[in-house]
Amino acid sequence: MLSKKTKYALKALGYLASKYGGGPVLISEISQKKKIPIKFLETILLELKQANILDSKKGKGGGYFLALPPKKITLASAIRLVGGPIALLPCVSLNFYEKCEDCDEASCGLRKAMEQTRDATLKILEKRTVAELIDGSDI
Amino acid sequence: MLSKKTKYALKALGYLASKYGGGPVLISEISQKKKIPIKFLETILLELKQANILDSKKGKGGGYFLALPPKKITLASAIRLVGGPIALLPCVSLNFYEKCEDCDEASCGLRKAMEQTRDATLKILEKRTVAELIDGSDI
DNA sequence: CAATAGTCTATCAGTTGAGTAGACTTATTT
DNA sequence: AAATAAGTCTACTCAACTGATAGACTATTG
Repeated sequence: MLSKKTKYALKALGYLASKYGGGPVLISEISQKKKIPIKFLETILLELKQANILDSKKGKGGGYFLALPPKKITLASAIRLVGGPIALLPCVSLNFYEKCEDCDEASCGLRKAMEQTRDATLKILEKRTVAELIDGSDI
Repeated sequence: MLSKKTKYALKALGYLASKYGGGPVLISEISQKKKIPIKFLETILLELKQANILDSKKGKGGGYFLALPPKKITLASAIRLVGGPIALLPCVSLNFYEKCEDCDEASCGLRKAMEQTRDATLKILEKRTVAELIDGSDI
């Protein structure tokens, strides 16, 4: 399961994607349109900015906007940034790997099944981008 | 990510699969061989028994054993039982569906992507069984 | 009956997730 | 330069969940 934070992040990215090229978008606007608690949204957007997915402008006429074209931001990268691992177990995670202390990784049957699952999931998430999160878009 | 509980459950099932047909297996044996805290394991095995995946025998010579042949127990069903949803969002979960109150499900781009991910994951998890969790088994 | 082994209830500490508050900084407009 | 709009940052709260433990109870076997 994705955390609510991750879900909110993806929704916000989808909204910003729909406004791409139109200048900065207010936090409050994203909050209202996507029904995300504004203070929570602040922290999420900030995190995405620090990861260079978003950029912002302060002061009057300011707001947030995508730092890259929507099609350049995959769902996999967005989820990893705010939500952590995509794999079902740390021992098969590509980006958040942790050694499994209670099994022999070479022979562990569970590991093999989880690796296959991870690959199938990634195949989808690395192909999809935030451009496809725009409501009503055809995938 | 799967919870530790789910991981333990799968490991225990794998071990029981490897002993299938050989009579009851002690909780303490599973605990030692799979390095699972015994009291925690107790609760997990009980839960699996109440779901009719396992059966048990009390008293001397007792223990736990699979109630079905290993190949009849899919990973998807085992995970659902102890770990809950497999889908990344409740609004695309087949078995733990919850309506998404902050989007229009018909047009939600996020939903479409998550549905595809779910299907890809399920395709693997519904094909794999606990028979393949036996260490060293070929998948 | 005694020993063995699963069953059940209750509890607990620690972590994480969701959300809030408020002060601070930067930029624009007038 | 002052006023204001808007993002940035730190810190905190509160509830829920996770992982784990203790101990009493029940059933079975010999």
